[in-house]
Amino acid sequence: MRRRLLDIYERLFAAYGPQGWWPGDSPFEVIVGAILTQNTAWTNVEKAMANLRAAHVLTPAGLLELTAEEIAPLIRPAGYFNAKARKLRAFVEFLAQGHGGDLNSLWAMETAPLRETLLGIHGVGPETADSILLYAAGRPAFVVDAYTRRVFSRLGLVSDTVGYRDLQALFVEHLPPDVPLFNEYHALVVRHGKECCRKRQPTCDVCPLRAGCAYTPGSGNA
DNA sequence: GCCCAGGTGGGTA
DNA sequence: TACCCACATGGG
Repeated sequence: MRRRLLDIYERLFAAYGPQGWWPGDSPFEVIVGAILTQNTAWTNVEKAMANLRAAHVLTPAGLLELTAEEIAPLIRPAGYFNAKARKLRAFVEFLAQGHGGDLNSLWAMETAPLRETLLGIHGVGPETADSILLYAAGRPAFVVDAYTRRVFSRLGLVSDTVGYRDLQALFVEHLPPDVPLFNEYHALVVRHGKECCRKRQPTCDVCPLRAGCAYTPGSGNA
């Protein structure tokens, strides 16, 4: 399985090249982006991030000065703006109260308890927590998402109803805990999901994974 | 007009 | 525990 997963990685890298994730200028911006991109296209997130930056509140202290009601209109383009405004507030409140508003204090934690701590924050679920661990904290946490589930279920490696932890285990149990590898692998899977392995992809003819992809249109294995 | 997008939390059986 | 649903804008 290790060889299979690395082969898939190599094919995706050959097809798409390095993806340069995460698109964020600082660890805090990565965290904000991770919350704003929940079930949302990244292009919409960029607009919301630009609004926060223009308002000079794309910092822990900056967001802490605003109420959720004040944050909401700034992040409107990202969708679910009322819910996400509360999530951003929850994160900066947690950071202020538990870590003096300093991410470096948070990063002092070991990875496992850090993940549990992140999961305890309103609005941070498993994917967001792992995205923060990998792309903001530089920990070897493998991030899986809807694209990962679709791509790897079509390859026949997991069920299309596989849960987060079981899907993540496929990678964690067979790959070395290598941060640059985990970073690029997840980014490439997302890129592949957008380019080729879409929900209603009519054929897999141009798929760089086609030799190992069991997907056929209408077969119910989407 | 319809489908989709780098999920999560809360309510109900 | 396991579903089901609300949350919402913008691009193809």
